[in-house]
Amino acid sequence: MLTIGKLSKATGVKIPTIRYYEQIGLLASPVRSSGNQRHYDHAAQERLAFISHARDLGFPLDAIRELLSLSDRDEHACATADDIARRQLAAVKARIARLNALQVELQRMLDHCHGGSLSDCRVIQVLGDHGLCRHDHGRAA
Amino acid sequence: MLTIGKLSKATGVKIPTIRYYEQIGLLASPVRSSGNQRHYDHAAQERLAFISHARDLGFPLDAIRELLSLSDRDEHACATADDIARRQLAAVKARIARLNALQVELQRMLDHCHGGSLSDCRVIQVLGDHGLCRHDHGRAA
DNA sequence: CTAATTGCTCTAGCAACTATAGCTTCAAGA
DNA sequence: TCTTGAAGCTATAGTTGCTAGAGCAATTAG
Repeated sequence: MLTIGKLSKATGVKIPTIRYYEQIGLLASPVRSSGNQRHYDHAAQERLAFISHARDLGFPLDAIRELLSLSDRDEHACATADDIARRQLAAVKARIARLNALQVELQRMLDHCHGGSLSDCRVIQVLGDHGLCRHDHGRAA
Repeated sequence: MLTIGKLSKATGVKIPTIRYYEQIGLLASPVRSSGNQRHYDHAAQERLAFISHARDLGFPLDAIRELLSLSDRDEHACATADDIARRQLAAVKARIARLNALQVELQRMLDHCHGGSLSDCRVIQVLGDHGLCRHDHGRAA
């Protein structure tokens, strides 16, 4: 049995975050000691590790909630999990594409900045006039 | 002079967002009509376009506030703007690197998922055990 | 036994908006 | 001129995923 502090150290999830997960129903309320302190078993630690790992991979809490609920009904669970992961991968890919476009734009902007006063500043100019951009970074994605 | 709706259409910034920018002091309070409606001039439109464009490039509102305030004192403004943009570029690069690692991990997870029941599901397995990952996607960056 | 540490609950705050409710004003047609 | 529908107004609350702080109670090490 672990206290919340031990659990936090074991999983790398901060204490308020663990309590937050309990609050939103992602983690079951654990048993309490006589002095009202939370005590966690091994299953809770595994579940929290799962959550933490999925969060690291960028899964939103709702997706994680769904993944966890799959444990109940085993039928076609893998296909569903696969689908959730696939969507997450698509979202990551889209973000990468968008960030790559932004990176190019920012670099281009910086390459033409050579100090001087504000009126000559390429950074300010580019930000003020979308027409100076090579890409359609906004609006899409 | 533009109403808020026209300004919204002209810049692509949603009406509540425009009011929000005014509320947080990023956009000056415009003149009001006799019936208390906002009316914007061309300068306001340019300022909003600047904000919108910088947001598209991922600049946080605080950085934009700083960029806008540079207009006041012209001295060394470009160097400051350059610095802000440079930081933004570094942040974008870091996010790309992290997302690339996540993408690889998610793809690897999906490549080994072949349907079946939950107990065989690679997606669930990988999420449950960080040791199955090739990269240290979490904790860093 | 006492002091330091850890734990508890509750509230508020962060970014950057978005949505809702309930109202007023404006513009155009009959 | 009246009316109707669109557009505008304020104010509050919700979103996501936490984090920080206040003010206590419980536990543990020396």
